[in-house]
Amino acid sequence: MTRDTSAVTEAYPFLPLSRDGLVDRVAHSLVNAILSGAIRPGERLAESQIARQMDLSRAPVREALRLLESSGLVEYRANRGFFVHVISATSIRELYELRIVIETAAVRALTETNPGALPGLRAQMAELHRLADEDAEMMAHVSADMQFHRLICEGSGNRRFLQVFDQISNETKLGLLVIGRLYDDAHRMAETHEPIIAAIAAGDADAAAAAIAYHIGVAKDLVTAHIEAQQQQEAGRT
Amino acid sequence: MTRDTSAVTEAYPFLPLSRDGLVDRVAHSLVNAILSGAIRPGERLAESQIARQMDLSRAPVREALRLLESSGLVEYRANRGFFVHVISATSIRELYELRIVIETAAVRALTETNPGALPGLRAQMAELHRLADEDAEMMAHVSADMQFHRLICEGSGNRRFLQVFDQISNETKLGLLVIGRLYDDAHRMAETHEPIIAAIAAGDADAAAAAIAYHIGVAKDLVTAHIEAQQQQEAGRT
DNA sequence: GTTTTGTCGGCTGTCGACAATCTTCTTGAC
DNA sequence: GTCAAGAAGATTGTCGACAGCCGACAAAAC
Repeated sequence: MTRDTSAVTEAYPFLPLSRDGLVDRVAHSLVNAILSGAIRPGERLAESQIARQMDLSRAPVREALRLLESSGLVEYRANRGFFVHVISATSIRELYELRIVIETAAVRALTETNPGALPGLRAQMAELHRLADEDAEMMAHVSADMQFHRLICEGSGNRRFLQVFDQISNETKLGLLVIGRLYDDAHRMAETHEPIIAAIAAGDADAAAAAIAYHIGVAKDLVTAHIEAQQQQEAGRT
Repeated sequence: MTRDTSAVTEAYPFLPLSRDGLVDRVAHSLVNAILSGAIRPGERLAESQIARQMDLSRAPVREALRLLESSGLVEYRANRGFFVHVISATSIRELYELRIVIETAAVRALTETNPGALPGLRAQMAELHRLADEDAEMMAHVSADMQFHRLICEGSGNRRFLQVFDQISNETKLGLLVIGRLYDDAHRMAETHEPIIAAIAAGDADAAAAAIAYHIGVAKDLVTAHIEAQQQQEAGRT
């Protein structure tokens, strides 16, 4: 073992250097561009153009795009290239229904087997309120909210739940960002997480499952309604 | 639409030429090699070697491998390349728990909203029994079994359920194939699907959910027990 | 004998180029 | 004026090449 970084006696105070390759950096850059709205849904993502702008060859760009494809942010059509995924109301509704199924199971497992996850969840709640105080940007709110739900999946102990959650989280964010603003009062939005935490703290798995199903269900209705309205608006404009 | 293959009047008896690109063909070839056991778990998949053997460049091979990575068949380590995924008992248990969650929700939706899916499920049952009569190969049984469950996800109406199912189906197959043989009597194995169909036919969503959860739960216990035994055996041999 | 250092073969990461394919624009016929 | 066919331009699909990185073994130092 020449490379055991967890060795008890660390000879030198060096942190491991970030080994992120080009592909990861390109992927990050693209995710940011899409989630920030700089690139709009439906828009074409020409690998040659991206490569030229980033001043590198097409190979890493192509791989990064394939990566984004598997997270649902980007769509690939054979011989046509990549396009930013266009979200439909149906697709988002189905996404939220999947989330209900996954997170319900996750919170149940967490409540029954891992109450030690509570402090982390409470801390994330505090972060949500802090952001509300600061009147932070939409993106920050969305990320913090998603992180709360991610902690639940992580705390379930089943890595598959987390894997599915991570796979759809970017798409969820995209859906939220497309509609702009959800709650007028960010504090009230944060508070809707309370019943979940209370049920976990009480050790009541059924109540926790019901609470999170309700919580996500409300979000589902809000988001799909928004998107349906937007789609109708767009259809009318055409 | 210059390419409507479903045209009513077919002028010539030509089958549509497979428009699958190189990448898809390479991916298929690799999946077969892995699921047939020709390449063992843990083995290295050197893109250069594969490319040489298939007589093409590394680019399509690399893309195919990235594709397999997202379906969990293959693992990627930076600067080291691709390796066939090694399945652990824990990982398989978590996989089956995810399947229970997804398919329970799917069968519930199917029962409540899409009883029209029943004939297809019954046909697939018949196929299972036919294979049992013919004493077919393990791989054929496994595929037919998975197809039954896929039909349930498909019939749920939620494309996300199907998406998740497809993503993990290859890994599930790999797990089943690694252990060799499961049931001594293939007919009995086929029959364990009966209660699910009966519940759907009766329109009882709760019963259908319970039936499929039980069905998958049994498989989970069998498979994890097998794999645990195998792992212990291997550990002892070292 | 054990640990560190140097070397080597093989593989991945990235590149630029060419061929195949699609899209768009133009042209021409009706 | 509309539609179809063809040409031009741009983009993807695939390729072969080269530099950098990795793991393994050999050599050297202690």
